[in-house]
Amino acid sequence: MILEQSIKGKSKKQLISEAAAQLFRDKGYTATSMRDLAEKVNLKASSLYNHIGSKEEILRDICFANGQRFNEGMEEVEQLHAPAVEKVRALIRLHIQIATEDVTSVTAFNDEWRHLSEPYLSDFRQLRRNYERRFQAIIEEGIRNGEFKALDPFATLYTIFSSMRWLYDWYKPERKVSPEQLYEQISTLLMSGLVNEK
Amino acid sequence: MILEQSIKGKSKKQLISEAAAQLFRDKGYTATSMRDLAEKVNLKASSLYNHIGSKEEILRDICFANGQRFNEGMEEVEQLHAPAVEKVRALIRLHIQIATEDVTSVTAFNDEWRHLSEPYLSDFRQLRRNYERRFQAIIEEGIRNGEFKALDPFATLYTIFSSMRWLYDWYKPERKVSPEQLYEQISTLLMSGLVNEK
DNA sequence: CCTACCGATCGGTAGG
DNA sequence: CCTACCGATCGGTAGG
Repeated sequence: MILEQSIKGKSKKQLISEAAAQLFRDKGYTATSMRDLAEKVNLKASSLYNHIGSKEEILRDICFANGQRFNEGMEEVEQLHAPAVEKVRALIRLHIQIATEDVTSVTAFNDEWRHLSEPYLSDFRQLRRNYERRFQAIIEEGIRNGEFKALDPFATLYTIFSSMRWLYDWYKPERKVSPEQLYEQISTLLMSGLVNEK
Repeated sequence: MILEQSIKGKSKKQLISEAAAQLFRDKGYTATSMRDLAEKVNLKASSLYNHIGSKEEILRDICFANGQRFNEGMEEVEQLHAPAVEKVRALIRLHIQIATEDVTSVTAFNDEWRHLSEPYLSDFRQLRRNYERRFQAIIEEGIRNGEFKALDPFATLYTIFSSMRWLYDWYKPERKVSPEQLYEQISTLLMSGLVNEK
């Protein structure tokens, strides 16, 4: 069985989770039925439960797995011995990398986490708040030492954060745009602004 | 009856629509039941149908009303005899104004339009594409005449667009932040960038 | 992995 | 505006 998995590369559970992420992205978590999902993996709805515990468990796995990806990226960035501007650039790169690497999963994570029930909802919110605080601390560091303009750190955090959300709706692997090209465009806009200096 | 409405200021239909927008924002369109909505306006579910045609009709009204607000704003901006940079600033102000004026309605519009059925879904997409194209044309104008950096117009459009989406999640009238303060922060970041020029 | 089926809930209608 | 109710569909279980 382990052999079989390692040949195919993916367990049935993983296949179900990936199909679910696609449906969650297309129709939303609530509008996705277990029968939709079953059909997508050529199973009857009841058979899904041999591989997963519940519909919400799938969502939970997606949300926390992506939360962890962001937090691991943050960890690395924090350890950089570099100016705040380089750290923020690295975080922009991180967001784009995650978005383009596994866009369906990250979209479900981003848009559907509110359908988590307690206590997972609170756990998730805490995870997210933690990430945001660390991001904001880097922005504040840059403002303090004069690298950044003296903008409101919270508004700046959220504007940067949000500014890449369109990738979740728009990006498909078929679009032959490299993460690096996107990074170039987005980081220039956010760091230097749209307007040409005279 | 007309008198009664003009004293209260709002028709029952409007009250239902506003309650629905709040629920759509909190739980999403699909997860909002007509029984939830009925309870919120102190009615039985069946009685809602004396004021509205269907659940989707409510969503439809919200989506197209907000679409119109954006398009009317765009109309005004296009008629400005001003450099592209002023037009983009005016559009940023427009997005912030709409977001803070009626945040529940605009959030439902933004997040739930995909639950529209045909032919409304196609109509909506066209309305939106039209708005985006006009926004992009202004960006291209600014690039052409050297006001803006030579970034990719599409990526620029979407990054600016997206960058204000956090207001839909975060903003509440109770937060005593003025649209003008938000405009100051966001437009500075997008137009001039986060980094301090030396 | 399937068939058969559960109680709950959905959007909406009939009729008064 | 309500009570009563419709068929459809939901997430999930039993049992093999």
